[in-house]
This record gives sequence, C-alpha cells and structure tokens, in this order.
Amino acid sequence: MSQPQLTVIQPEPGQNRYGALAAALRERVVAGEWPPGTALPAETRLAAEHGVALGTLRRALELLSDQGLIERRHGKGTFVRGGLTGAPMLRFFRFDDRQGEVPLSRILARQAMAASSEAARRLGVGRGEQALRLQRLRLLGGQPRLLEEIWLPLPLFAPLLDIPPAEWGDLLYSFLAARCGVVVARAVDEIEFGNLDATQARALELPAAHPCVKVTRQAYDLAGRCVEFRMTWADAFAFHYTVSIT
Amino acid sequence: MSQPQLTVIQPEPGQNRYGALAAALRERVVAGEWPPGTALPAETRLAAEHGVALGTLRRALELLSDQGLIERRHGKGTFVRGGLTGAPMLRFFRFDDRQGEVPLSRILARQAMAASSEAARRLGVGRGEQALRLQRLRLLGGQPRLLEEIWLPLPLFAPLLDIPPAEWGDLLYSFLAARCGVVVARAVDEIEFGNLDATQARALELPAAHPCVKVTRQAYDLAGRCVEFRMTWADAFAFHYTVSIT
DNA sequence: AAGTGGTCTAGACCACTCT
DNA sequence: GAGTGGTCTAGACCACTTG
Repeated sequence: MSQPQLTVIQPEPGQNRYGALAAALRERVVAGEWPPGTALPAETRLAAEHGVALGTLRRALELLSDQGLIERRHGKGTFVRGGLTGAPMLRFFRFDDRQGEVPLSRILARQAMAASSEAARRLGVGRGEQALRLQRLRLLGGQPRLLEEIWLPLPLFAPLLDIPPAEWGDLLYSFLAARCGVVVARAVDEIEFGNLDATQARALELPAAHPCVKVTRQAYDLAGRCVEFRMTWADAFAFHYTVSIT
Repeated sequence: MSQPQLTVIQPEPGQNRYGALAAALRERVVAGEWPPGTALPAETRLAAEHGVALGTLRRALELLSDQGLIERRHGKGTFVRGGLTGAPMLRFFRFDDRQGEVPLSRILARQAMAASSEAARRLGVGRGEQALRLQRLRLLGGQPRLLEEIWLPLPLFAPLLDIPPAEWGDLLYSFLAARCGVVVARAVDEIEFGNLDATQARALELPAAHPCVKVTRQAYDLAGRCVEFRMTWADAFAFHYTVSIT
C-alpha cells in the first residue's frame, strides 16, 4: 500500500545514530503523519525503512517515549500521545476532600486584543500581535478556587471566537485539541507567592490582600511552539506540593 | 588478587534479569564494597562475574545511574556517587543577587532529647527514641534567610555531640558523610505556606506573622533509611520555583 | 495463530581518558 | 597504547494482545 519510505539515517558528525533517528521520527509525528492516538508502524518495519538495526530503532523510540511524545504498549503497538488532558493545575493544591474531582469552569471574559508585552514575550510573538485573552474561574464543590488569566495566540485559536463559552467544557486542553487541532505536549510552571488585588479577591471570595499563590504557565505543542500563557491565582493556604530530589 | 565473585543472577519469576542484577549490585554498593567516590570494576569484568551478557549488565547500570546511585564517565569508569552535597534548599528561593553563594550556617541550639511524635514518625523510629535536635540559621550576605529545625536519629549521629558546632562547616551533608559515614542519597521535600510565629520572625528579622514558606524534608541514605527530618522556614516572597510537566 | 513490543546474547567497532 | 564506557549490529527467544 504505502510506499516504504527508505530514508536512510545519516547522523551529523558528533551525533549518534539513534539521536538522529529520533529527531527524524519526531518530525514525522509533528508533520501529522501519525495523528495523536494512532499507532506507528511496527519496530521491524520502521527499522527497515530507515536502514538501522532493531536495537538502534528501539533506542530512538525509547528517547521519544521518555520525552512523552509516544507511548509504548506491550503486545499492542507504539502510539502517538494525545497530549496533556487532565486538570494538572490541581496537583499544586489541596482543597478539602475534593481530590479526584474535575473543577467546573466559568468563563468570565473573552476578548481578542493586542497581546500585552509580557504575553507577547511569553508566547514568542511580536509585540502588539493579536491574541485571545480569557478570564476563567474554576470551582470545586461550588466554591471558587482558582482564578485564571489565559492568553492564546490568535490566528491559531480563531475558532474559539465563534463557539459560545458555555459549550467549552471543563478541560481546556481537550477542547483545544478537538476544535483547533492543537495538542499540548509539555508545560512549564513557575510558582511564586504574593497578595491578591481587590478584583482577584472578590472573584475568589477571599479578603482583599489575602496571601495567594501565583502559577505562571507556558504550554507547548508537539513542535515546541508556545501555544498558551496562563497565570493562575489561588489561596496560598491551600498550596501543597512535593518534590523528590536526587 | 580479589577472587572473582561469580554470583550468577537468577531473576525471580516475573522479574527481568537486569532488574535482579541491578538489585544485586545495589546491595554490594550499600554494603560498602565500593565506597562513595570509588570506581566499580569494568563492564566486561562485572558481566563475567555475574554470568550475563554485556548488554544486560549495561542495562542494569543504566537503572542504577538513573536512580542516582552511580555515575558513569566515558573513558574513566563507573563511580559510586558521593550523595547530595550542595545547598539544595536554595533552589526554592531567590534572594537578591546571591545565586551561587553557599549560605553561612549558625547553629542556634543542639540538644539530645526524646523525638517528638512527628519527628519519630518521619524518621521511622519508635516514639520517644533519643534523637538530636538542631536549630540552625542560614545567612546570605549577612542577612538571616533560612531558619531550620533538624532532627537526626541518635545512636547513628552521636559523633555530632562531641564536635563543637563552630567546626561543622556550612554544608551539613558533607559533614555527616565525613564524620558519621552517612551518605545522603535522596530527599523528599514538601512545600506549604503559612505564617511565622513570633520566635521565628525574630530570628529571621521579619515582622511577626509574616507570610512564610515551610519546607519539610525527609532525607534518605543509600540503603533507603530516613536519616534526617528537617523543617525550613523562609520569607514567602523570596520563594520561586519552576516545574516542568509532561 | 499472528503480530506486537520486551529481553538477552555475542561480538565488532568507536570515542574518550590517562600515561 | 591500554583501558574505559558508548554505539551498533544481527539474530534468537519470550510475553502480551487480539482475532
């Protein structure tokens, strides 16, 4: 059926072959040759296509698996990961008795506008480029718990302007994947402490100047482009996080 | 010289050979056969000793390397890691312009006493067992920045009772390794937010009830025993930490 | 039974480090 | 040059999943 690609891997000097192979495979994934959720060809076939031994091919897949791009399942195959989906922000907090629950989302504001200088810097776009700015409140057990300001680069996420926020659901990343074809593969969070301003405090139903945690997130798609800049504020006393060091 | 050990690896059913091999090698390291800093025998020799192929032996060493027990250096050898040594607590904080600096340590109190119930639980010893309790202040650029309460299980760390705190130096883990033969291999930190009590605030030269971060650490030696329980308090506004998620 | 990934082997050759 | 770890190969066999 599909013609064998027969791309022989030629590593650059100083690079090893499985590294070059992994890069080549990553490009094929990013190009959409195997969409998220689908399976790659079998090991033996991929190895033959690129003219390497099985062990070398396996080494390359191991790299991509460690990076979270693919997922290997014994007896079934090698699959392209669907990207982040859960509600990972909650791993930073402990709100009483509500561990596994997905928080409800309420969109407070949605506006296409020129990116602020910080948003432009974080998103890696030119200053003053158009972007979509969202304000979102997330509730657990009826209580407002997280306040978020989200910036999305605009030509890319234009579909969001046409869909009523009520239909967005409670998991933003799943929604972005389904409606805009953007898979969030990786995110970096920065954590700081501060105080809520009056508006923020009102939204979270906390006293003005209450201590808060501010989490600043940059999320990236499969190709490594920054596709989201988000700031999240929440009650500092609900913060709880564990780090293991070696 | 040393007789070849010729321990043939027999993996338990359901376990793979390199896993069993890694466990066996870990035991030999923990038993002190190769003290921290020294080199293990060469790959070919180790593989022969345990009756496995080179690839399998390498796979086992890879596991131990990922776990931080050993460190491999191309062209030189495979070395037992010396354990944690730096001032890792500072990775949570940003005090103005003093990034690489090692903070000065000032021991405020040192006392052998029955472990508090929390200390006993965290150290994994019986309630009321003797332990060594330290209070330590750490300074950067002359300013007090971190306040610490440290619990160490006692028969193990008895040497500390005889050495004047002035001679301890500024890196506790290096000191423990040198004087008590305890290598700290791994640590788990829990981060919470709170307020300083009056005593703590005075020590840190901050207003009473000032917002603070409390880091609770449990540190483990090569064999996996908990050898330290530590609580650290610092100005919440100096906290800054980055997490990468996949 | 057929197809997938996981383990293990035996051996060749390369790259780095020290003397 | 001798010794170390790093890469790569070719092939055998095992374990898991599905029809």
